[in-house]
Amino acid sequence: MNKTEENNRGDLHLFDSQKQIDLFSSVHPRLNHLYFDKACEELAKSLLGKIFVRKLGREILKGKIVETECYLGGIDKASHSYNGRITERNRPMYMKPGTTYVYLTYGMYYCFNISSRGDGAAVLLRALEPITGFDYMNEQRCNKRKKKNVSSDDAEVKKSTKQKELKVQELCNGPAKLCISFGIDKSCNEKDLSEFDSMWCEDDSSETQQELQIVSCPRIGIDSAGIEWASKPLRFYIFGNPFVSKRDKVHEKMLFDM
DNA sequence: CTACGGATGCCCT
DNA sequence: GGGCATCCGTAGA
Repeated sequence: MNKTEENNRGDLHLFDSQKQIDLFSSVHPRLNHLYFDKACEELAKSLLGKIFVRKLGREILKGKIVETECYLGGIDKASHSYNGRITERNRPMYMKPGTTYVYLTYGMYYCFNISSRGDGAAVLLRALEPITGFDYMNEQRCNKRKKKNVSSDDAEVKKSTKQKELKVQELCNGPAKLCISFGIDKSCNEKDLSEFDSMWCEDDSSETQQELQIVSCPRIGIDSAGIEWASKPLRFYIFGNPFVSKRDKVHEKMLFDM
């Protein structure tokens, strides 16, 4: 773990110039819009192991997608698009495959989704394994937390600036945390991931040899949708990956009891 | 390790 | 006005 972290931190300077960024992108081409044009569940699983890339000015951020949830649309009581509901907010769920859907929840956190078939279904990104841009991500996360401490007491300020080092595992292990780390807000909403300049998905060529073991389990934070839909195994994550937001040991066992 | 309450503002009925 | 596809700090086992 530490080894890869060091390597990745070291990689940062390689991407300083635009030419090198383009060169890298041509080696790992972005996923085109046809890639996203598949059933929600299939898309949610196939996105695991893919590289999510964010370009912010000269800053390049990368993370491997390690946890997703799918929201099926019309029939899914936990989905914003349940019963075919169309509102100003959930409009991107009905747009072209690969369209981003960013919304605010609990008044202060963003969640990031990708539409699948344009029928109201979408995939929520729940956790990323940071690959490039640790320092930037850490800064974003710490700044957000600092704002929570309203007190302007000198001792408090010193205290909060001092403990300015989150574990890499804590940077993107949650749907809102990854949005903070990757600077995702409303300005990223309704974008086509096959064309958007500052955000896209890539294949991970370094991992082609490994077959991923995928855990399927119930989604998180949707109990109010009722037991039937809350219990359906529509959350997916890479087994054994330490950057997942929350393990489900019961369903991990089922992987091997087949 | 789990449990719980507060933060905080938009969305939808 | 009620309810969040969440996170964080604190308390207790």
